[in-house]
Amino acid sequence: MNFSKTSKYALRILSHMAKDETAQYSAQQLHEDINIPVRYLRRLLTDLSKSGFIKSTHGRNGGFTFSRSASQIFLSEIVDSVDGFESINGCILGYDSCAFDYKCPMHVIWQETKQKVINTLKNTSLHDLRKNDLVFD
Amino acid sequence: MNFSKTSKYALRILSHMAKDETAQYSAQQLHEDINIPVRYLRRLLTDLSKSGFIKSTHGRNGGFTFSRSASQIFLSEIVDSVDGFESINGCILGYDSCAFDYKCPMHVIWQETKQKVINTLKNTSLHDLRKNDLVFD
DNA sequence: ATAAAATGCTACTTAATTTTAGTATTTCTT
DNA sequence: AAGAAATACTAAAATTAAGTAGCATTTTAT
Repeated sequence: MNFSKTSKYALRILSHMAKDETAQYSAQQLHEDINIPVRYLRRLLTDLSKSGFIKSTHGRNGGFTFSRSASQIFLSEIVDSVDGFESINGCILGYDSCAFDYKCPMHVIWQETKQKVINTLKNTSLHDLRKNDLVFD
Repeated sequence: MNFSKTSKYALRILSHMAKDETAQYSAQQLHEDINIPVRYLRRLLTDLSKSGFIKSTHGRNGGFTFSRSASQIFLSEIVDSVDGFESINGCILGYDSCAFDYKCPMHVIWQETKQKVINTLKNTSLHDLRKNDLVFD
């Protein structure tokens, strides 16, 4: 169970962008909106472009827009693309063999909880988040 | 949502010790049993002693034993003592203000899932794990 | 007594993650 | 054509996390 800071950033970026799904955002603008160091943010935006969530347009009035509908981007995909799905799905005690051997003492107990996490991430799209974004500024 | 490697180690150590709850384990022995670098393991064991989960006896036949019953040590306490409870309970997007302002877009959606994780950790003792430790060696 | 086998303390080193910097390229505006 | 405002690429610096080393101390066995 492990979300890196970078994953959190990615989720923050994209969930923010989802508020106005068709708008174009520049790195500078996003930096002012959410609180992520601007140079690192830029790198992440490039990564998210490469991963196919957003696309960039270059040049003066450039920026980033979604490359597919926010209702079709699920949180699990985002975490997967940054940290890898193993970060969520892997053994909670860090044993490599656990997944196929069911060896670890926490395997049975953790299974259901883990599944709940995975399901939430798999079933929640960026569009779904927007509905719940009541008072964020 | 963030379990550090060190937290995983701590869980591994203690869940392994819980298999024979009254036994005494040396760092060397534990190192051979579970796969954690021996010097780091020793440091963690000292930390876990200070946190009150186990107690150490010095000298030649020394080692570590539980300082309270494994049925009274809950996984949440272990994670809390190593990474801090915030690592589990904190905002999934990393916003500081989320907890009291309910500001973050994922707050509502994540709430229930997070609670499931917390409940599992809070309700599972090291003794409970033992029951589920079917084939681990 | 002395050596062996254990923990405890403190500092150091390495590795991974996060952040910053510099420079190139693209595109629009004027 | 030139400058402004954007992204892209690569390298480096800073920070944090993980792992290692040395030496001191404690206890037991011989």
